[in-house]
Amino acid sequence: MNQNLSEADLSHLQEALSRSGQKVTPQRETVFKVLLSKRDHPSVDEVYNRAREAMPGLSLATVYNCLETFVGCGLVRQVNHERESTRYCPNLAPHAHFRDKATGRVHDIDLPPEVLSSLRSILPPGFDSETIEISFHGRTQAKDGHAN
Amino acid sequence: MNQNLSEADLSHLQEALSRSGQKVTPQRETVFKVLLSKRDHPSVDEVYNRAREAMPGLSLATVYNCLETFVGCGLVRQVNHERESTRYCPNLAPHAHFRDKATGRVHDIDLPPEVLSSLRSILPPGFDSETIEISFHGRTQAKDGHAN
DNA sequence: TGAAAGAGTTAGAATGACTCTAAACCTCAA
DNA sequence: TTGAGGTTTAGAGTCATTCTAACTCTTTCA
Repeated sequence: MNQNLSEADLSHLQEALSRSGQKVTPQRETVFKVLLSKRDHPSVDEVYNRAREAMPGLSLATVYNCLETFVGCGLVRQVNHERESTRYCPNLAPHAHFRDKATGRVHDIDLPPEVLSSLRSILPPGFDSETIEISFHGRTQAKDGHAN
Repeated sequence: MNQNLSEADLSHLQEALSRSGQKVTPQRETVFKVLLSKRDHPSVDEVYNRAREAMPGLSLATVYNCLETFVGCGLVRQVNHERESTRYCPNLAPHAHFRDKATGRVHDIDLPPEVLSSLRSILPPGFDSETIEISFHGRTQAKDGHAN
């Protein structure tokens, strides 16, 4: 979390923002960096706390604003589980989420195209889906500590 | 919404409650009846308003309690979409939900066993899923008015 | 009978995750 | 150098849900 955004990530941010007529600001850079540097589906509060290490004056409202902006221009996805607080995920590849009952951690589960299309095929005619959210809830016997 | 629960529905309620050591009460009967009589995924507030027609003194807290009880003993499912208020669904067959962007209505989408199992198959070893939630979000060109 | 226990219900207060508001801040362009 | 518009900020407001503590009802068993 100490080094800056890479050239590539910065221009990714830059490009997505300007596509919707918005600017790169220090706050947005900081929040984006937080999301990329630990991909563990943080809540707004977690993003806020991590981001303030690098930018102490940052306000919670701004974190909400930044994240909403990123969702709006397709840079990150929201992840909701029941009525818990919203989490954020910079993984844009099609994937499902698995929420561990015991730890509360959210893991990305890769979603192969054929499963995605078999899922789409269950929709009756007249139903046009723009987004699909798939979430599993259960337990893991994970041996490693990384949370994805 | 004027007639009582059928024998079959009442004994279904009865049995599910007693399985977890709980009792049938007039409030629980009323709330359960509301859920069965219009299967349109009502929110707590909607259940509350409908139920008070039959039982004016019923409190909102009790509606929350009843619904929580029903979820706990497997009589109904919760349906969440983003951070909107929780909705309730007495359809226990495996199904996905489709939320209409324009109307906010939630439709049940039947989930064939082979799709369900292909979905389960994407979980890596060590991930034991107890529940799966699938929700589509998009638009419908529905010709009929019923909300399911 | 009737006292105590325990489940269920109730109104209203409390919580917490956002969401809004209005003022301040910046940057760029005329 | 004025001001227009996007951005940030602190704090107030909202709203679904949860909690609390009193009350009611039924059951138990003394």
